[in-house]
Amino acid sequence: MTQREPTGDELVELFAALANPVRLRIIATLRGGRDYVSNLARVIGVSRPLLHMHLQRLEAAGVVVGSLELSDDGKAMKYFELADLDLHLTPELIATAAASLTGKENK
Amino acid sequence: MTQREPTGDELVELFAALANPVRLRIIATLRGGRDYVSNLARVIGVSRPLLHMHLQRLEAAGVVVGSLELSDDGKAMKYFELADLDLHLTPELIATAAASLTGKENK
DNA sequence: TATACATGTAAGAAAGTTCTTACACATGAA
DNA sequence: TTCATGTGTAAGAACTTTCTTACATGTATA
Repeated sequence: MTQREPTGDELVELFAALANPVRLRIIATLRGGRDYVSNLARVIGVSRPLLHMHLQRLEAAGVVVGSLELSDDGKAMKYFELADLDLHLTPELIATAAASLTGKENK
Repeated sequence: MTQREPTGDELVELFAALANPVRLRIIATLRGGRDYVSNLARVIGVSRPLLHMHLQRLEAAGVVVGSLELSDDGKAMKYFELADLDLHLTPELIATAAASLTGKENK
């Protein structure tokens, strides 16, 4: 999402992923380092299932990356960290991306 | 939306405004110059009431600016043009904005 | 007057988003 | 075994977004 120019569909998904206060807080929190789902939920102050859903949305958009790991005491822990995100947002970028919008078969 | 750093609430509104294929097409089209509602609807291929709604959303987010004018033959024409939009989108920007999220009284 | 063009808005259907509650499973320690 | 911790997911309510259709207003021209 940061390297090559995003397609129109990717850009819509990225903006949709970022258009939510809880998800912006997740990103802000993850700037302090990777964290796992239950702890993130506590820190941010939302329920774990809700946070799980928000993380899925962010991961689908390529904003965060998750990896399931086993802790020393054998628990399955899903850690999330920020992916690269560095986009120069201008009308030019949008116009380029818009040219590749499919707008049909998308869901 | 391009000059000062956006607040968290403004950023959510901006992303929400951009998270739609029709609205990306509107922005792409307006790069070619200002245009009025009925003509934009024809060019983009959506109904005029629908386009009207999308333009309202873009204007509320500060992405476009509209001005009602009288044409030579006396018709009321509402012209829209792009506002400045130049944002370096990074986790840092998001983290800064997230700190100002209200998350309460906002609808 | 009727047509063509412009504006705005309101009602309602359909679909998507957000959130809670509840369930299921697994491991380690008391 | 029971409790505390972690994982995931499914059902349903409440709300928002998207879109169509229909109505109402106006001016200029045929």
